[in-house]
Order: sequence, then C-alpha cells, then structure tokens
Amino acid sequence: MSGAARDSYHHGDLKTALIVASEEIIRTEGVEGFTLRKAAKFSGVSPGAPSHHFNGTKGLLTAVAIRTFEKLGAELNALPSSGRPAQDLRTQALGYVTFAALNPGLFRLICRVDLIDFKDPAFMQASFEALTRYGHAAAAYFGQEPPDVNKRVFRPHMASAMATAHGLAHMVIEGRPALLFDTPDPVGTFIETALPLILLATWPD
Amino acid sequence: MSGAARDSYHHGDLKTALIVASEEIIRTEGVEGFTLRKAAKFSGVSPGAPSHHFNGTKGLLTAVAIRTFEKLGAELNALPSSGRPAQDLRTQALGYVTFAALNPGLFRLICRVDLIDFKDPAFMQASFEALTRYGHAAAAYFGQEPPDVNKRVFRPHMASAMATAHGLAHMVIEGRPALLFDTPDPVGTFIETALPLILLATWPD
DNA sequence: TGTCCATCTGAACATTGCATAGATTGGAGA
DNA sequence: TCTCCAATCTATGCAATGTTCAGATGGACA
Repeated sequence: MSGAARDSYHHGDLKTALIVASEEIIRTEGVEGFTLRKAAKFSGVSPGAPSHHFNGTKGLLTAVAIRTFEKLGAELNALPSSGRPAQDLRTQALGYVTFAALNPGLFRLICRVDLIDFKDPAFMQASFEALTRYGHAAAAYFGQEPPDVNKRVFRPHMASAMATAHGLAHMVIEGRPALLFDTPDPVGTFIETALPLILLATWPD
Repeated sequence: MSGAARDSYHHGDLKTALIVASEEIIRTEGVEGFTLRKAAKFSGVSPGAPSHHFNGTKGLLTAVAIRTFEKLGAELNALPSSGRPAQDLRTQALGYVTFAALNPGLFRLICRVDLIDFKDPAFMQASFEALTRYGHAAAAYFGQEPPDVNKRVFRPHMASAMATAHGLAHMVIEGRPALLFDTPDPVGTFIETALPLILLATWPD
C-alpha cells in the first residue's frame, strides 16, 4: 500500500494520486475490484474527497481510461515501421492484441460503456489519437486518405480492419483461449496461431 | 410490471420466474440496471428468496447467460444454408453481429467474466453449442474437421473466423458506429459497410 | 391425518456511491 | 505582514445493494 500518508491537511496533487491509485487497483484487482472508497483510502484521503476533483466514480474512471488510451497509443507509436503496408498493419494489430493481453483490467475498462463517459470530449480525443497510427497503417494498405484528426472520423475500411484486432483482444480478455487451447500458455498459443491466420487471410503480403 | 402477485405462499416456479424477470430487466435497462432485489420484486418475492434457487447473483446471471446462448444458437441454426461455404460463413457472421445489435444488454452479459461463472459446465456447454453451426460453416470453408462436441474444442481457423464477427459485435454494442458514422442509423450503416468489407476481404467468394 | 422439509419472509449486517455541513489551510490582495 | 476567501478535505448520514439467518408456511408423502 502506498498509503501516501501526508503531513499537511491538503494533499497537494490528489487528482493525479487518485488516477494513479485507481489504475493500480484495476491493474491488480480488475475493474470489478475497484471502488471509489478504496481509491480514496489508497491515496490516504477520506471517502468524500474525490468528489471535489472528479464528477463521481464515472469521472474518475474516465480519467483512467484516457490515461490508458495514451499508453496504448504510445506503445503502438513505438512499434517499428517496415515500409511495407501489409507488414505494418499486421504489426499494429498484433500490438493492439498484445496490449489487451498484458493489461486485461485496463482494456476491459476502456470498453465499459456503463463505467465511462463516452461523450467526454477528452476521452473521445484520446481514444481517437491512440488509434491514429493504426488508422494510418490501414489507410496506407487500402490506399485511402489517412484518418482526419480534426473531424475524428475513420474510414469504413479502417473500422473493418480494427474490428479484427478488437475481436481477438476481447476473446483474449474473456478467457476464450483457455477454453480453446489446452497448452501451458493458451494466450500465447492463441495469438501465435489465430492472429497470423486471420491477418494473413485478410491481408496477404 | 408483471409483479406476478401470487395467491399462495409458495411461488410454484420461482426459479424460472427469476430467470425470465432478469432477462426482461437486462433487456430493458441493460446489465448495469440489473439488481437481484429488482428481479425478486419483479417476481413478487422477498429479497432473500432467490438464494434458495441460485448460488447468489452470479448463479442467476449464469442461468440467464445460458438461456441467451440457447437463443443465439437457435437463431444461427435457423439461418438458411446455400451450400456455398463462403456464403454460409458470411451468413453466420452477419447473424452473430445482428444478434448482438438487437440484444445489446444480453450480449454484454455473456461477455462479462465478472458477472458469470465461466467455469460452470452448463454454461460452457451452452456457449459451445450456440456456435456449433458457425464452427461447421468455418470448417466447411477451411476444409477442416468440424468442431468436436464432446471435447468442446474449436480449431484455430474457426477461432480466427469468429474473432471477426466478435470484434464487430463488440464495436456495435460499445457504440462505436455512432462515433464513426454520422447517419440516421449508424449501426445499420456500420454493418452494411464494414462487415461486407472485411468478410469479402477475408473470404472472397 | 400427521409429519417433514423445501420454500419463503422479514430483519439484520456490511459495503457501496453520493450529498452535505463543517473544519482546515494555502495563498492572493491589502 | 496580515486578512480573508475559496479551494480542499473530514465527518456524518442516507439510500441501495448482496447476503445471511431464524422463523413462518404449507405442499408432499406416509
């Protein structure tokens, strides 16, 4: 427990502390293990304190979701570019699924419409920017215009391309690989077999 | 409100009544609108009564999930078979996505690992049987053995084929179409454009 | 008819998110 | 440096939720 037992009455940067604490809780105990009071106690603060910085639980979790999208975007941006459209698109898809597999709690969070304010402009912006690189890879492959940052609009082809990785990611965090493969590492087996299969079928090199 | 104000002290078939009530609540108010007490009141029964028939909330929701998979399986089985593998596979995928679009609350339920007992043998059996037809269509297309009902094992190719529809379904119930398409019927637009695109790309006729 | 036990009630308890009233204090302006 | 205000935090309470449990009820079966 960080606890962060502070000396002064005021915390100093409670807003950030709550986001970090919430992320840690979700990472270790999953979204279902998260409670607002737990995040407050983790930050060494009373249960009512968070309401002064966020619009309820949904507001705090939306902030965590934004942070998660920023991390996802950073990881996708860090992936190498080969210059070959099909190869790059496959790399992005694999990165997307890998992120979900390694961060199941946070990935579940960003898909929970009931826990997050999907109408929040900052959230919409973050979710779009995280997939910009992915969108560009898809655009390059399909020979279409890249996604428009200002209008936040993806082309149908890009939406289609993303659905594949999105479906694989969900199947991973729903634990389907364990039901499908009786191996020591079901998730690894699933990614190594299913992903190349469908991506090769969709976008042959 | 059905209320189902009964005359006798004993309900008669509370187990079924609770499942039906829960399904109705989820259908109208979503998974997040469901509470065990609400289902009890809906069935005209005290808050403690359900515990005599189900292993807590998770037990009841697992029963609802089983019922949902049975309906999904029935709908997929009712879809026509053309004899052409690619066509049939596409029909199954479209049926899968359509079910999710028309039953968003119930589809969310069957993907909520935290609300359902995924280890329940009856649930595992139901989830497998619902996708048997889909698996057969994929097997026919890929020229592989059909799924084994006894061992409950899908082939990697089938898992891949299902991921596409699964991803589209999730994007639909997560409200992505509304963010992607500025039309009167975003979901319809999404299905009509994105699904054919990716399925045509994956399994050309 | 009489007994048994599955079924259901009603009341409790801990936990949750949230609202509100009051305490504390950092810091801007005099 | 001093004053005072607004932001911040505490403490308390409230309604709702899932769950448990002692006791009431009555159907099934001998």
